Amino acid sequence: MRDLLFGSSRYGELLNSGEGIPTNILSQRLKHLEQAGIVERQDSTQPRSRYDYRLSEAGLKLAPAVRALAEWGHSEIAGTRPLPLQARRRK
Amino acid sequence: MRDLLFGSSRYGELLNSGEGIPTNILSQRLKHLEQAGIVERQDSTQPRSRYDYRLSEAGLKLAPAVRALAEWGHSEIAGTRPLPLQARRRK
DNA sequence: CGGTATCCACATTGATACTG
DNA sequence: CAGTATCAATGTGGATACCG
Repeated sequence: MRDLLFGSSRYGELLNSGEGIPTNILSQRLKHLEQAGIVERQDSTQPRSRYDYRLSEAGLKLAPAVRALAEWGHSEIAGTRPLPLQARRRK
Repeated sequence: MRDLLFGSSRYGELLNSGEGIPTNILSQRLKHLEQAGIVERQDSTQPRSRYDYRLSEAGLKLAPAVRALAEWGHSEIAGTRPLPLQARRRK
C-alpha cells in the first residue's frame, strides 16, 4: 500500500521497491487487497507492462493512516525512512 | 492500544472492553507492547487493582495512526464503531 | 485481580524453482 | 512481465483450565 501510494503501479516496481519481498507474497497480498476492495487491477496501457495496480477509492482513504504509521516509524524506529511529501500524481 | 488510548488502564477493563479477547492473548500482547516500549506497566494506586497499563510517550505518538485506522474502519467497514472524540484524561 | 499453562488451528512469511 | 507451485518455519489467535 505504501508503495502503491507513492508511485508504483506495476508488479515489477513493487517487487523491487526495496522491501525484498518474494514474488509469491507480493502476488498473494495484491490478491487479498483486491478482494478486499482496496486495490484495483487493470490492463496496462504502458508499453512493457501488462497490468496496473492502483488503490481504489477505499484504498486511497487509508493514505492518512499509512502516513501516520510511516511518520511514527521514522520518528521512533531507527533505519526507517520518511515518506515522500506528496503522493505521486496519476499519469 | 485503542482501548488504552480511550480510558482503560486495568487488565480487567481491557479484557472486557468488548473485544472478547482471551486472557492469554491480552497478556501476551501487553508483554510484547511493553517490551517494544509502547506500553508501560506500573503498580496501581487504585483500591482493587494491581497494575495500571498506560501508553508510553512513544505509544501516545501512535494515537493519530490509531485514530486514522479507526476512522477508515468506521467509514468503510460495516459494524465498526467510531472512536470517542477525545482521549480520556489521565487521572 | 491478573495473570500462566496447554494445546490446537490457521495465517503469514520466506526461499526457491518453474511457467505462459 | 507477472505471476504459480511447493515446502518449511514461524507467528498469531483462540478455548479452556488453572494459579497466587
